[in-house]
Amino acid sequence: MPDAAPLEPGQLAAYFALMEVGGLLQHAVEQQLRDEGGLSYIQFQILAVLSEGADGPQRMTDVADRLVHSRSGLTYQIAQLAEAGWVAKTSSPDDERSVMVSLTPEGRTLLDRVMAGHVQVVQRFLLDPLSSEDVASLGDVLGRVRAHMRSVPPRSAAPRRKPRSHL
Amino acid sequence: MPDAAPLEPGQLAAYFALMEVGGLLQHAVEQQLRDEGGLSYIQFQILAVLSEGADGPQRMTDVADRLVHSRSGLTYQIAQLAEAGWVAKTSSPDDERSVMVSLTPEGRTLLDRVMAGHVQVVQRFLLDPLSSEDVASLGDVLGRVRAHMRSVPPRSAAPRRKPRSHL
DNA sequence: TATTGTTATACTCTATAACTATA
DNA sequence: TATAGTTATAGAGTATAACAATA
Repeated sequence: MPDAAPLEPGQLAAYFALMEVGGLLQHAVEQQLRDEGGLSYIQFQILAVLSEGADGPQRMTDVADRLVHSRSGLTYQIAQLAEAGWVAKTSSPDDERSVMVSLTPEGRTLLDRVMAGHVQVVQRFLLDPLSSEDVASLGDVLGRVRAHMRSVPPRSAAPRRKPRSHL
Repeated sequence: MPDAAPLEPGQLAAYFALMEVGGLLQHAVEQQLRDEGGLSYIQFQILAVLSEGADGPQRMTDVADRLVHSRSGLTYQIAQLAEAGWVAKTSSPDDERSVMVSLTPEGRTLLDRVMAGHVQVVQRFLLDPLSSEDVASLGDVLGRVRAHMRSVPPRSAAPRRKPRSHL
C-alpha cells in the first residue's frame, strides 16, 4: 500500500469543488425531475439510457452495468417504471434468460417533456457563469478523468467485471 | 418562463462528464469510508464540517444548512454519530433552544484515520490522470460554478433561506 | 458451472408534519 | 410569532443472499 502523500491545497480545492458542484447540481436537477415528471434521478437515467440506442430494447444487466446498480435494484426500478407505463419488458429471442427493456411511446414522451426543463436547470445552474472556453476545458478535463476512472480497477482487485457510468 | 434553447453538444458532454465523474468518485469514496471507518458519506461530511472550525462546536441548524439536510435528517445522523461516540451534543449558553455539536477526541481520531485512505482514493481516481494545470483549471472553473450556484435562488423563488454545500 | 434475473428481507436514509421549548 | 430541535411515521431506495431457469 503506497504512502498517502497529503494533497496540495489546490488539489483538495478542486476535489471539494467537484463534489459540491456535483451534489448541488444533482439536487437541483432531482427537484425538477420530481416536480415535472415524478421521476427520481436514477429513473431519469434509466430512461435516458434506454432512449440512447435510438433503436430498441436493451438487456437488464447491460443497463445495470451502465448505472452502477445492483441487479436487484434495477429490477425494482424497472418494475416501478413498467407499472407507470414508461418502459416495457420483453424476452430476448437469442437468450431465454435475458429480459429486454425498452421505452414505451409514453416513456419517450415523458422523457422529451422532462428534458426541456432539465436542460434549463443545467443551463441556469451550471452553464450560465461559464464561457465557451470554460465549458470546453471542463469537458476535456473531466472527459479524461472519466476515461481514467472507467479503466481503473476497483481497489479490491476483484475479478468481477463492473464497468460503470452515471449517465 | 424562458424558452429552452437546446444545449450544444459540448455543453451536454461537459454536463454528463461532470455527473458521471461526480457519481463515480462518490461511489469509490463511499466504499472506502464504509470499509475503513463504517461511515456513510454524509456522516463523513458532518465530521469534516465539525472539524473545520478547528475551534469548537457548531449549531445543529448551521450544520444542516451547510449540508442540504432537513433538520430531522440531521437529528437522525447526529444521533447515530453520538451513539458511536464520535460527536457530542451540548446545550448553548447563549440560546437555550440551540444544541451545539462537536467532535469528540474519538471522532477526530477516526476522521484522521479515514482521511488518509480518503486522500488516496481521490488521488488515484481523480488526480492521477491530471496535470497540475488541469487541476488548477478544474478548481477555477468549478469554483466559479459553485459561487454561482450558491447565489442562484431556487427556481421556486421561495422566501426561505437555504444556503447549501456538499462538503 | 456460469449467467440472467427475481424474490425476500433487512437496513439506511430522507422528508413531512406535529410537537415542545425557548426567543 | 418565529425559531431550534425532536419525534413519529411513512416511504423510497439499496444491497445481500437464496433461488429458478437457461446457457
